[in-house]
Amino acid sequence: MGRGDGTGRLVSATDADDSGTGILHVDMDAFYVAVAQKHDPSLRGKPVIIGAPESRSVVSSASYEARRYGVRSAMPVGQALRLCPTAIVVPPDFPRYLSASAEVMAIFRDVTPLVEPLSIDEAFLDVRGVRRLWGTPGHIARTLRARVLADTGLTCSIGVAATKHVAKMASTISKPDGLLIVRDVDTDAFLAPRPVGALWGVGPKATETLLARGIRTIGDARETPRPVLDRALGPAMGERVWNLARGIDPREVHTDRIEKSIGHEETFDSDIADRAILRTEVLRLADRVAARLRAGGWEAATVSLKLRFADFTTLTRSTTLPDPSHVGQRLGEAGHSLLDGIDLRQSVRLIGLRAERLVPAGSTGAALWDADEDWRRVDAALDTATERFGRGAITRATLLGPAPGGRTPPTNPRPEHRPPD
DNA sequence: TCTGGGGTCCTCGGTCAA
DNA sequence: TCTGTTGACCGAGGACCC
Repeated sequence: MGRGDGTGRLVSATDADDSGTGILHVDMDAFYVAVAQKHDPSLRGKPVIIGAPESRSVVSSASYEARRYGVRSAMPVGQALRLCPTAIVVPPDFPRYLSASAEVMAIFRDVTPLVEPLSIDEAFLDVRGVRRLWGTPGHIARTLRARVLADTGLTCSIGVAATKHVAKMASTISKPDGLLIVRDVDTDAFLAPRPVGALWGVGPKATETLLARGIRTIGDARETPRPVLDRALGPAMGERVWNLARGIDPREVHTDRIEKSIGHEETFDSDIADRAILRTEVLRLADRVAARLRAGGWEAATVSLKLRFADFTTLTRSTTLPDPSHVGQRLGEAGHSLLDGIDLRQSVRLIGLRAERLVPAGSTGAALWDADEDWRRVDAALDTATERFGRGAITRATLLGPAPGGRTPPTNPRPEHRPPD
């Protein structure tokens, strides 16, 4: 399967067997830091933290030199600097990350069209269909790593396995700058000794719940009866853990992910108690969200407002718009009415606005979608009629008019705004 | 120590209509 | 006419991911 290198990381030998595999998970190493170091080589080999230098910021990414001091992502920058006082704090530069990401994704798509970006710095690749062109999955992974380094100067880690979940776990374990191949037949042995929290979707809360029942490893989860998992985690999560612990993960690599919501949120430098200021912030956020909706060709049917108070309690309120919109003022008005309904007992540290239930702009969403649905019914009825009465005897027009037998034209049973599945 | 920002998915309770 | 059931939708909140 792989060998350790003394750092806890596991990598495959260059001639490792890759039978039964075909899914790659590619994860860039300390991506933001690596891009910053590429732009400013004087940062190389030093403890670097990506994060806003002002108060209330957290670490977005840390170099491996900084991680040796215990610095981790999502840690407050102040705390990170106490752990590693010599760390250099670099403000994030998202346009630069996006451009580097586009470069890397283009390399992936050169190898296979089946690329599913998971975030700005990682992607799944399905290479089962390109063996004749590029070789085995293991060979492709080695070539890809070399090419990403040569073309962009960035290193990445790759997991190769039969499923997305195992490939992702493998890339994590091989980090940094590693490659780990898990043959299909080795999946159980690979999973069993690992902590249950390493499973995709099992975070701190679920881990705590499972530990309380004596389930510490993935192997333990595999031996736990399904009803026990269901009761502990809920049926959806129970089923997922049950499957993933057995290496069952039928998810394909999807290239066509559709956005489901677009939002912005902002933490204030100091908490705000003034409702008028909050209303202004809502409008500002609404404008930003609306601009992104228009850029993406979407309208939102629902607007949701999020407030986080000084004591860190968070609440959300949402409302459905009379008609889907991508106009900042409309989203802002909805945000205002949501804000007006909230009792501001405490000052607010964060405010966010999110556009949800997106429909294609200009379609009025439901109208097009439901018309589609109706036409499908008409066509199905037409097929049946043609079968019974012969071609041309019944047309769309006769079906939609007062039909023979007194049938009424198809009606929309559920008028609502909903994008196609 | 003091907790960002952008997302997805799941659960649960309330409401409404068939 | 009343009551119970079921399914769909909506809104709120929480967990999780990077």
